[in-house]
Amino acid sequence: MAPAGGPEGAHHGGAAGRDTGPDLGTPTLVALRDLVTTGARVNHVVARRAGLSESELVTLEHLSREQIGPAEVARRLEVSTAAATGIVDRLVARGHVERRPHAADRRRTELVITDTGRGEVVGHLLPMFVALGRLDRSFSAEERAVVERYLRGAVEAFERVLEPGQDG
Amino acid sequence: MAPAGGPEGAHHGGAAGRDTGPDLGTPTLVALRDLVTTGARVNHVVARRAGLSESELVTLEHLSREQIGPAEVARRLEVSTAAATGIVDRLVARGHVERRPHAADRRRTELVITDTGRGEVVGHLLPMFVALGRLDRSFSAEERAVVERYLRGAVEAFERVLEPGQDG
DNA sequence: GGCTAGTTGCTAACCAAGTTAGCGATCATG
DNA sequence: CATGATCGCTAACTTGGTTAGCAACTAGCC
Repeated sequence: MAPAGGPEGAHHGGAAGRDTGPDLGTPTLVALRDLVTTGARVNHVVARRAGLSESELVTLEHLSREQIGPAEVARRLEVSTAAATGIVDRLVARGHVERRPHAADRRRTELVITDTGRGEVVGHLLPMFVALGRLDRSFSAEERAVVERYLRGAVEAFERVLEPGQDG
Repeated sequence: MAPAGGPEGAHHGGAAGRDTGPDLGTPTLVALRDLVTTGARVNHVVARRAGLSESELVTLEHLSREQIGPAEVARRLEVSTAAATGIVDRLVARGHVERRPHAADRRRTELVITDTGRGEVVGHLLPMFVALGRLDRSFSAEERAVVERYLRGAVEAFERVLEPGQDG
């Protein structure tokens, strides 16, 4: 695209400004950052559009793929179990989720996403899903292998920060 | 630590379960989703570790790259200007940002990130930056071109959802 | 069997961070 | 120099998180 002069409004070239160490100004890394930023914004916007909090939306996304209970919700969203209770309460109140007693373990509550809950997630995101599917298919198997390797590496890089004992 | 069973993640094959339309189970798309999810978690965790809200952290990230004021912060974070005022208040209180009158436009306030503010961002994320830089360099120019094309396409797909008038 | 430790999901009390509404100061335009 | 838009703020309120603590339950150990 444009090797010299980015699309940004303000001045700040790739290698200009402060030196934070490694070069984060390569086109791929910039695209990576844009992706994560845009992904976060999608969550934010879709949640508001659906009349849900971000936590509720993300919970619905998890429930649309897996069977998890409130405690696992708390772990995935990295919130307290008390907060998870509130999230589930609100989802139940809106009819997006149902609570059911767990058959084998009577401490647990099973959470079942309803059709309206699933519709809320899929409905708003469908145009994105379609575009992503089309994008993915437009790449060859070899190209996808390269992309996957990059993405997996990036996830691993992200996880560097998540590991405990990182603070010191 | 957990004698009563680990994570409850249930089975779910790539193409199993409901049919939401396009096939989102390809390795690349799964990796893409993991990336966005992990990216969001990084924000969440780093913010908490730094004693900041997510909004404050994201604001610092923006300020570490560009000169923007409270109104622009509100736009980028998609929050009200009143919320942006609060965000800046808190950042100023912690010494991460300074308010300065704008020279040319006396309605505006310039926000200047301090060294401690910059350190808060960079410090926690440095291991990630290093890993990302190393990852990026481990790919050839041709490979990076492929990856960039994929990432840009994905951002575009995300934006399908952000465009206004998407609701009805 | 019975004890003990760990997990699950909830309530209660509190607090952080967002919202809408509205205002004064300032800038840009015709 | 009036009109309208923008910027940044305050005030009052609501939402959604936190910590603390509890009863029910399961699993491991003697």
